[in-house]
Amino acid sequence: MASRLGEKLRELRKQRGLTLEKLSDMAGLSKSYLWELENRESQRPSAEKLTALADVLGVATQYFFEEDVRAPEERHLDDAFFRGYKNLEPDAKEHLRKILETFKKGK
Amino acid sequence: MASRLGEKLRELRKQRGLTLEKLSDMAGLSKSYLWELENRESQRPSAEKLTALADVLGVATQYFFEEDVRAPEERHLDDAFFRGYKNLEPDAKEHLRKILETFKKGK
DNA sequence: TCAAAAAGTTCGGAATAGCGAACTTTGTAT
DNA sequence: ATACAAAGTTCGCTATTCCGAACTTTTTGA
Repeated sequence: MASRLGEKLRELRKQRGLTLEKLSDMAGLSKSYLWELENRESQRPSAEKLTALADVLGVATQYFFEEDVRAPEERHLDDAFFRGYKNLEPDAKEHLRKILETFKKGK
Repeated sequence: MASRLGEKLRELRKQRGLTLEKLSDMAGLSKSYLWELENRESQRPSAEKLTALADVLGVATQYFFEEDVRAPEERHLDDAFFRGYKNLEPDAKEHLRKILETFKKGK
């Protein structure tokens, strides 16, 4: 049985229509090792390799670690939102934070 | 000369008033290795160790890799905001996204 | 149908992550 | 000044990452 990380990697790779060799070339690691990451249990890849993969796959490094219940599409929307948010002026951020608080209360 | 990662680790540890031993205990790695991470060039720690450190230091894992212009406090605020946002109902998220767009236009 | 190409998988070994224990330096109190 | 504790540093070793090359399976297309 594949590990959680392995499943995520494979899912992303397939989504992008990449082979082991292509992705491993892009990310700068060997395809044999990429295969091990996808299929072998209990790998502890270096942060370096993982970020390289996250970069070329276009996801946040965090993604490989979180136990995230959000569906991929929702996650994508969320990440885009956060990227936009980060570039705002501090005042605008503050404004959004206030609004978030009112939404939280309403649960 | 210490690596960028080393400097960040040491800075965060000092800010929290922690010794090598305390932090290494909290994060579940040896103090000798933590010392190497802070002081030796070209370490390639596993993502596992790095996230453990990020967790107990209260920063996002990303922080150790990005060349991020945001100050740590601002980043912390932002991350907290994003964590809150992610737990909202889809409708509420949609609302916030709309607002974000208007802010972006106003730049 | 079957050969060649492409994709996936296995494996041995070099390089190094990461540890425990010993050692050195720095801080503190008398 | 000196001893004791606490913090930092070094070192040798084991376990694991990560690679290249060979091998097997799947896909393609004539």
